[in-house]
Amino acid sequence: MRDVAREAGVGVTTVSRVVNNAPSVQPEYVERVRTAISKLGFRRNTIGRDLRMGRRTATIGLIVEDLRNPFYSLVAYEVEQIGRSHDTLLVTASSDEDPIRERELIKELCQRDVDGLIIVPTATNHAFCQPEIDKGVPMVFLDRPPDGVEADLVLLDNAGGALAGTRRLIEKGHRRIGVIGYEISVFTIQERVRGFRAAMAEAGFPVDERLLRFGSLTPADASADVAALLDAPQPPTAFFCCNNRITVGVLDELWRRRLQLDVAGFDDVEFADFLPRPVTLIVYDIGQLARRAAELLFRRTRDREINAQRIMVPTRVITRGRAEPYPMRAQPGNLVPASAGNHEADQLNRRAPADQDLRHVKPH
Amino acid sequence: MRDVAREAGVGVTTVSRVVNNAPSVQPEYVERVRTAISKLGFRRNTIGRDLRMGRRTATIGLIVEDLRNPFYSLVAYEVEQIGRSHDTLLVTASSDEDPIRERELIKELCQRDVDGLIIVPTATNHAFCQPEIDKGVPMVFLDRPPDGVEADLVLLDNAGGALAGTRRLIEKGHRRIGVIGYEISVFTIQERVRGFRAAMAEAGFPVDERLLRFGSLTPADASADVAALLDAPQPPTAFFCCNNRITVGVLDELWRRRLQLDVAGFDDVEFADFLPRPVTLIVYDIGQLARRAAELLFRRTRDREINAQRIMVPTRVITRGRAEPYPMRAQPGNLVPASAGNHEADQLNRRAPADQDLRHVKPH
DNA sequence: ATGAAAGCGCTAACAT
DNA sequence: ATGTTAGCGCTTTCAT
Repeated sequence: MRDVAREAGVGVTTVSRVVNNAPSVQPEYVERVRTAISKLGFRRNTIGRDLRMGRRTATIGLIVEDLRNPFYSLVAYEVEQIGRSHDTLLVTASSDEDPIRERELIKELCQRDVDGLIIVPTATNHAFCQPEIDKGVPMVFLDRPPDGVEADLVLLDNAGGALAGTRRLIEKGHRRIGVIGYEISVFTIQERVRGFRAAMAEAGFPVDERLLRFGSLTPADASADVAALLDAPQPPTAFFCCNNRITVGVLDELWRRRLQLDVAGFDDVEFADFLPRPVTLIVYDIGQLARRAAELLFRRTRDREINAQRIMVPTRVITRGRAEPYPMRAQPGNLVPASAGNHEADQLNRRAPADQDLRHVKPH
Repeated sequence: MRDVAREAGVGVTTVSRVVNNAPSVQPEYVERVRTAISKLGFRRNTIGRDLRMGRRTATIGLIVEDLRNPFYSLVAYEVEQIGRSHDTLLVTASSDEDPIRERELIKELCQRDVDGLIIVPTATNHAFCQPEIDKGVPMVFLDRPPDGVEADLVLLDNAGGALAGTRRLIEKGHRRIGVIGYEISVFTIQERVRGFRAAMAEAGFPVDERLLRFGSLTPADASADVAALLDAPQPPTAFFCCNNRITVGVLDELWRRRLQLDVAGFDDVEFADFLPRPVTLIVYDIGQLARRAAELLFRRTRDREINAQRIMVPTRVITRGRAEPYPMRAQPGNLVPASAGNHEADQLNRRAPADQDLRHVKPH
């Protein structure tokens, strides 16, 4: 900057003013400084600026479990978009579900004076965040409530969604419904099970506790749970799945057994339109979830005194999946003519499969 | 820091030394400083540090088209992992395929003195990057070559993969193969088509140019292309799809027409194990692609003098998809007993469907 | 309207 | 081994 000042024959203050488009600088000087800047290839150094200006690094941090999870990458995308309109860059970091790493990341980002933090909490206690919040780093928690800290929070309506999804199964005549449920210690799963129970209670059906299975993490685990329930006496006639991986595993086991039971599952399943039969899904707008969180964060950036907010994002129940099976494979050149298929189903499936959900899967 | 020094009754240098775990400080002083630090809740400010230390913000930037695309979110994840082992955070930004935004992002990140940049280029000319590179900001380009700049580059073996995939179709007896191809101006697509042509030439088959269709961006577009080719005289007996969205659209149109043609497609299709018939896919290790890029970047961080590298990541041809159709939906409670199905196919499908590809789709 | 000088929080010579 | 001091690049009083 001194170099530019010397080159332009002015003081550094004037250079600074030009760089920041200050109102009152002689047009002639502006010109001279501009030339010097481009001649020397000068760019205002953000670090020096940040240091001098105190808080305001024009950066926010996002801590998720695993950025590869489409749920979180969509969140990251949306947060970055909102950030863009505030001239703010986004640091993304995956905690890998490791509370220690999560804590280190939060500390590291606070140390770097980020303007704010959006956190999908993994740790069970976040009291260590309180001093940072008090020191003025806004934090918004997403999807799961933190423990031991007073901060903004944006959640999905897990219980409401599960309630509505279970109602669908009940309307179809089911009253013995299996629940396959991932890790019951996870907040979202607890809420979803709560919603399931509410629907059953509402219908006046007892919940057979033997039909609830937890602890399955992978689709393969879920398949095994389904197998166990079906092989026991008085098997369920439908399944409620607590998340999309579970849904996948459940559908797979049913396919293997050629069983045509009804299934409802929380979360969208990306390829649901390719599923060989209809499935009830409890879906929601992840973008909205992320946007609410980011907006809350930036609002707090401006006004630190507002009370901690708690926002709930609604869910929706939909049905997806093919209505009809697909023919077997044939030899090359063996053209099978368009059959007199179910044209109504064709119409239903006319829109490009998974068009909505693959809209982000742009090629590269 | 001065406060800490005063509190501990030492000089600021000593505090700095303690904070940085310098070897030679009296244990007693270390203790005193530590106490003062925790009493005052002091955290070393990274901005001041960065400013003093000159280049080295312990941050790298990643610019992609769209972070929602699983391809890019996987890249981001891997880059962050490598960064972690270098104590470096990651700023992710989506260019949204807008060259102007891409340019702004690159400038902004350079201005912030990032230690390096990994870029999936969207713009057609990157000459504007050269000054920054010369000023010492390492850049690695990913997946597509930049124009007008000498920099490190990591690419997929697009042509080789397309060659191998097309060979599979040829081995199955096809010689009239339709090519559905996205935007032909995109580098990767050109390479893939080049591979396709190489395979045809190798087999001594002519390429009927009427069977090549470009310009389709969505699955729905691809479906329309397939329809047009099939409705024309001398339709193709198989399809080569230039990317996964195209593959989805092609399969969908074939399903609609009950046509059992062979299909080969570039890129993995996440839900391929649920596809109702086998499909040939040209797949690759995105993680490897990202890791090579990140490693190259950090290597250059250390030694700026090495020549620009060009790395090619290999592809693999696989077959995925169900071997058998799924039964129709039934009424609730209407339990269909396990039929005498194709047990061999069952075995093939025994592993949880899409287990490999959904491994990142962890619930939340 | 412009420039000189102070100082943001930190580290690194240098002196002790 | 420890403290004093200068200065990283910038913005901002405060004179002029």
